[in-house]
Amino acid sequence: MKKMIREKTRAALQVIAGSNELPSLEAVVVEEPRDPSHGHLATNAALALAKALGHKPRELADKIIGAISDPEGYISATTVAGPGFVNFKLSNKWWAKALSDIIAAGPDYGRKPLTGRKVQVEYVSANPTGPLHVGHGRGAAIGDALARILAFTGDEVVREYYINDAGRQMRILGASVLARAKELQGGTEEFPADHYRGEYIYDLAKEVLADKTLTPPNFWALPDEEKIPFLSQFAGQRILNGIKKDLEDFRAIQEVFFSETSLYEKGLVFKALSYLKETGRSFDKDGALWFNSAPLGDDKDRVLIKSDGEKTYLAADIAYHQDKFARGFDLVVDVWGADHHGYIPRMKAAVAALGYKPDQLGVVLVQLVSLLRGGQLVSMSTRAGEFVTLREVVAEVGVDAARFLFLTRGHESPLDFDLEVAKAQSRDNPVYYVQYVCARIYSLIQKSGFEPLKASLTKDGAPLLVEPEEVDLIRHLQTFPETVETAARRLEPHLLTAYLTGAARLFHQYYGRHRLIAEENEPLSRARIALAAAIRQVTVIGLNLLGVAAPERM
RNA sequence: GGGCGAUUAGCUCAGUUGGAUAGAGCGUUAGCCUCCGGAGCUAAAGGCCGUGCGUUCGAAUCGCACAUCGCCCA
Repeated sequence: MKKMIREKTRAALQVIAGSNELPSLEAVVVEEPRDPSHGHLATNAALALAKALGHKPRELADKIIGAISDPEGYISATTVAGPGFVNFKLSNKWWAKALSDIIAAGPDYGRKPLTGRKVQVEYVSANPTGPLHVGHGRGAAIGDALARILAFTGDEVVREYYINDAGRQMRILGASVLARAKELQGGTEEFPADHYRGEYIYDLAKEVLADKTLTPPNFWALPDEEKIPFLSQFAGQRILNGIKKDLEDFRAIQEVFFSETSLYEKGLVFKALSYLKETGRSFDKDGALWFNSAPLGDDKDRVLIKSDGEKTYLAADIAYHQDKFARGFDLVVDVWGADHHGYIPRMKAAVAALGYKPDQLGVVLVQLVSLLRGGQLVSMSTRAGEFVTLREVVAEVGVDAARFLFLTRGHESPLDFDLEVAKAQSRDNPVYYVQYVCARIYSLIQKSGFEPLKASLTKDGAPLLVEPEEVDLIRHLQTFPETVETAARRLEPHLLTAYLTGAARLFHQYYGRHRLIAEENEPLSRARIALAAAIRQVTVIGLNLLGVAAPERM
């Protein structure tokens, strides 16, 4: 739509300029005016180019209108308005053609050809020290939807989960299980304050106590320091299996689970540190090894190996990212919790130090989720071990509602997630509002008995869909590819939930004002059912990109 | 103390290359079931886009200060 007008405007400007070279069209935009009375599209060409072409804006606008060529009859009116905007009204013939194109594209409407770009989306990546909670669910919904959107716009996408299984948290996990095991055996030691207190630790302790195959047979007689590494591994493995199941049930499939420990086992941390040393990006100071990140945009330099010889998380993360890029990804997207925002400059610096462009690392920061029930905050304290798990939330509201609601806000905005709203089967709940479009249209098509794909949208060359609501709907459907593309470029899947909610509103309004199946006028009914089918088609594509079901009946 | 982000209707928030009279949902108020699915629709009320200055034909959008809130770092 915009493309058509852009080309016609450009051609008109060329006519005006004659044999002279056209000035830069960079500042010229074609857009949809907010006020519908201004027409369907408007361009600021006359405002932007008045100076360069030596005309007053309004005079230039008149000249542009005079020079527009439209043999196809796609434009029904052109006007000059305000300081020199040129407004275009498109003809019903254009809208009929646009709708046919959308229907013809079918389930691939909005899909882009393969770009050849390889993209990795890493998301959730929670420490395997406890079950996933609601916040992880938001990260999962965003990461998974992003992966789907990027694949749809032509990238080759791999989804990955990074398992932080090497650090202090894992030792604490093992120690927590040990402490609970002792307790279950009648011990009276106080449970350490900084250990994991969740109920699941008891379950793990019981499981390991009941395990008769532990080696050596006198396992429980070993000193604590020898028991803890085993218990860490034992608990971590089981918790990770639970996480995998949670993600799978949430339809957030990860293709690769990458272990931090494996970085050390494969010598990748050593390799990365050697690389930094050879390229002069690291130095020794105060008995520690430092990454010289400040010249690369970080606030200050960062420690890689502490004076006690222990390597930092950053050292492992640099090795991990070096490995990611070595695997051939052109773009690496990390979905992180918002508390990691201070981490971005040093990772960008690391990417630069490794010889890649900082832009090749895209970081999506996901803000906090506040869980509410009927407007009241549900307390979530990890320290007390009482948090609401993703599994519990999904069991209560369902995968569709949870995923959709996690994607209703920009990822950088904190999100209030109200369990009562998520369960509501009414307009309050945007997921039902959108899904209802699919069910309602499916039912309409069944009832009509038409084959919408075969409907003709014109009769004797005259378009049948001429109501303002119909034009608004087609116009909205036309912007779908652009919306998907923007969501992909900006890594913002929430643009799609907003789009779908808008489409649903337009459809429900249309349905309320016009009968789609008008018995006395079959060609019109066929055209309207075809429009409805196109709306359903686009809604289904959109919901698929969000990983939300598009039901035929509800 | 330094850094990052936020501030738009009573509430929750959209609003990106700067564009004409700033949008939506919820809530409030008043309506719509002889009618294709009422999980819906129609309409009303509701705003100094945190404050001030600047940039220009033109600012919620860009810049600089300030205020308040949140997060990160020391």
